[in-house]
Amino acid sequence: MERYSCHDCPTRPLCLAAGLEPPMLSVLSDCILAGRAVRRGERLYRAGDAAVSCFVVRSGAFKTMVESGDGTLHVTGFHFPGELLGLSGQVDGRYRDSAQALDTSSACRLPLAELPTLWRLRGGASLLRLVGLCEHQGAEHAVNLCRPAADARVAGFLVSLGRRMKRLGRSERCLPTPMSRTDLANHLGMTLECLSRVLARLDRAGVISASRNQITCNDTGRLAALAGHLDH
Amino acid sequence: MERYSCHDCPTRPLCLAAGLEPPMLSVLSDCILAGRAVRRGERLYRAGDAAVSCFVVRSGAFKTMVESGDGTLHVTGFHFPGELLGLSGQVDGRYRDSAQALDTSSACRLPLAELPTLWRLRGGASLLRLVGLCEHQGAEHAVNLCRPAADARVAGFLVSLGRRMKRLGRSERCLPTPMSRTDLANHLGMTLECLSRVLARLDRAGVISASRNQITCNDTGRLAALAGHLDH
DNA sequence: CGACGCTTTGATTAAATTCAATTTAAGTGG
DNA sequence: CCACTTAAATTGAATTTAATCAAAGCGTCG
Repeated sequence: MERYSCHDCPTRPLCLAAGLEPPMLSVLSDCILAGRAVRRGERLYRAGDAAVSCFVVRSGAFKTMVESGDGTLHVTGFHFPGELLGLSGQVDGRYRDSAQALDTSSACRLPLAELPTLWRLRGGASLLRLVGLCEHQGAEHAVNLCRPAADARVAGFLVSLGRRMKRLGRSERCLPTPMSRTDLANHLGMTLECLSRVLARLDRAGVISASRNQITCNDTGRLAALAGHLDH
Repeated sequence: MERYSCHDCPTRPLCLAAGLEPPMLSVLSDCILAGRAVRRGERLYRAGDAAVSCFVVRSGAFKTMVESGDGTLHVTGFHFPGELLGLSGQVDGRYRDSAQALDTSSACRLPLAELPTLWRLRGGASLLRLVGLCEHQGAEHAVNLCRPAADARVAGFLVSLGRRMKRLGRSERCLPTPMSRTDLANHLGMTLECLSRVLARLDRAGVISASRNQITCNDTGRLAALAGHLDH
């Protein structure tokens, strides 16, 4: 586990470092431990591990999943740079979910022991914003899952993903899908056959262009209309 | 807005006061503002309001909801004593959801300005636990919503609600349902007709006894089997 | 008592799941 | 580099389920 500086981090404006000046930035850097690169399929943490840290994605992408009592696996989320991971361990000190890399990825480790220091950086605002974002995404997803039509759920997910890409300074039309169709369908509460049909339908209608690792949005207007419900 | 003491609070062991001794308890009491009783239908806060506080439910019950772009209303959660409310305001300083009382209820106000003090009480552990619980419930609900069968979603909700009652020291079989069927169906991603049929089915099968404001669980085993997926 | 909102029940329609087969892509080793 | 093997994704047909449309009970409150 090597020390790592926040000064040259590409996701700096999205992370706890947002708005920090060099002296405070060094304080932050001293709290954070850079994780080594995590290869595709490797796990950042596992359900049941002692939750001693939270994580912020630095590059690549992760999926989080929970295993149910009956052995069923459920994909709870996909996580891109600047997003918080590992909050699930705060109830009883053990992670409830597992985080697996979808590509070669990396994440910064925020030891819980350093939280008070991180808190002081900007009066807790940065930390709260990150937690709030995490909670907001979960809530938005829950609303999306309540849509009865599969098309609406897929469209909602794509619109939401587009916003996250925009936040990263990338095009909101160019949506990376490093996850498998099976994972995505699972996350959206439908079978992979159903997801495949929806994507084919939207593709045929000219709304998107779907390929294995990327979905391009050709008509954001119609996609938003299909999603309908997402705020602003 | 009156001052209120934590010493004689019934939900004290579930709140930030958990494990605090009298001297520290007074520090906590000084941070917290007791909300006046909120009558059925009144709102604790509204979407768009400046988010200057979080809340912990003290008595009664609340529902939270978001209004979508197309005017659709979605019920994001139901909240019982000891549960955190109002975290949605942490991204941009304004609440994204509204909280409405389902019965005559009350909630303690945690001004954000006091969070650093609250944090110091027990090294942030109590606060993190409350946030973690909030996030955990959201995640559990999202998993539940992904079940294709309506019966499984209803059963999952009831099992989860039973656990929350148990946490309050009440029977896990006796489930209060102060919300309307419409609200519950909305929350569970189904039509009210569908919910009504599911409840009737479970009632006929002897698994539950459903009445307007309360659902009694007669067979926790079969209910858990229907829910299937919830961890432990 | 009667009006109103909420809930339940019934019949029909539409949609997603399931089961099954095919196509495409990816990874392996000669 | 190409053939081979295996996994992933798509497409098709039948079945099941929930949504929709419509009507009838309940319970509450003026």
